[in-house]
Amino acid sequence: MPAVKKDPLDQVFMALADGTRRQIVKRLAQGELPVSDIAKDFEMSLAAVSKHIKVLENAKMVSRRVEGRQHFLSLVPEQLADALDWISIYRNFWLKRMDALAAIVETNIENQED
Amino acid sequence: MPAVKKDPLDQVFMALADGTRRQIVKRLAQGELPVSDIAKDFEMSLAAVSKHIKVLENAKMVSRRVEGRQHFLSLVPEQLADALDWISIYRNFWLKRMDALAAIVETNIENQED
DNA sequence: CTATTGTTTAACCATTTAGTTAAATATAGA
DNA sequence: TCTATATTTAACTAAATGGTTAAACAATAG
Repeated sequence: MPAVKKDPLDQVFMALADGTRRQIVKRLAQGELPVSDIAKDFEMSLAAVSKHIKVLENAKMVSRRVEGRQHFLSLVPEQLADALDWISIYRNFWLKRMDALAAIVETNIENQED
Repeated sequence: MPAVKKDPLDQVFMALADGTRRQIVKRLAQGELPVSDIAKDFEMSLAAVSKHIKVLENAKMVSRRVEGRQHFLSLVPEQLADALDWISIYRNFWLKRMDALAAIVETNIENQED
């Protein structure tokens, strides 16, 4: 167990910082799936996939429903929404920047001779 | 240097998976700042802050303008926008889920006796 | 030239991450 | 019960992360 509690956003962004885990999220967005179905998509061992799933669970992005020997995973939207919210705060910032850039580009095009 | 090139999204999400770096992003959203100004907000050494900045630069989220001995940092919007885009793909997914949840809650409230 | 300021780089260390293989656990089927 | 299936856990390893202090570098000031 971790000595100190991590910020939930730390965990969500960390979970997303890995292509394998992003692919898992992608697949789970289509609907619930058992571990083995997810593992089929990857070349690594089942144990490795199992660990990736655990990371997503710890970040509260995925939940598990055990039915017999199969563990069905599903996406939990809340934490992802929080991550989106965090980034969204900077939307205005970059929209302004991009508009400014677009304006510069357009001005230059207008002033071109051919 | 890294042996293999990392997926840019890996780097952006990894950069965001640290509270210190998120605070740096927050401050830079207000405008350009020299390294020392940023470092003032944190209890860690300047060298540590310098490393965090390097992580943000490697992720192409921050750019540097050297003027004399001061290095001014600014936010670069594109990569953050890409991260937002990635998460946004799942917006419909969770909106649907949340609506469903809201509907259930409302139904239960309607059926309550007091 | 020398000292001071702003910043990075180097060397080091503890912890975490991402993978491995092998063993353990739990359920289902013959 | 014995065996196969679904999955986790343990033990290990290599590499990355996040911090430290000390040294190096660059630019300005006296």
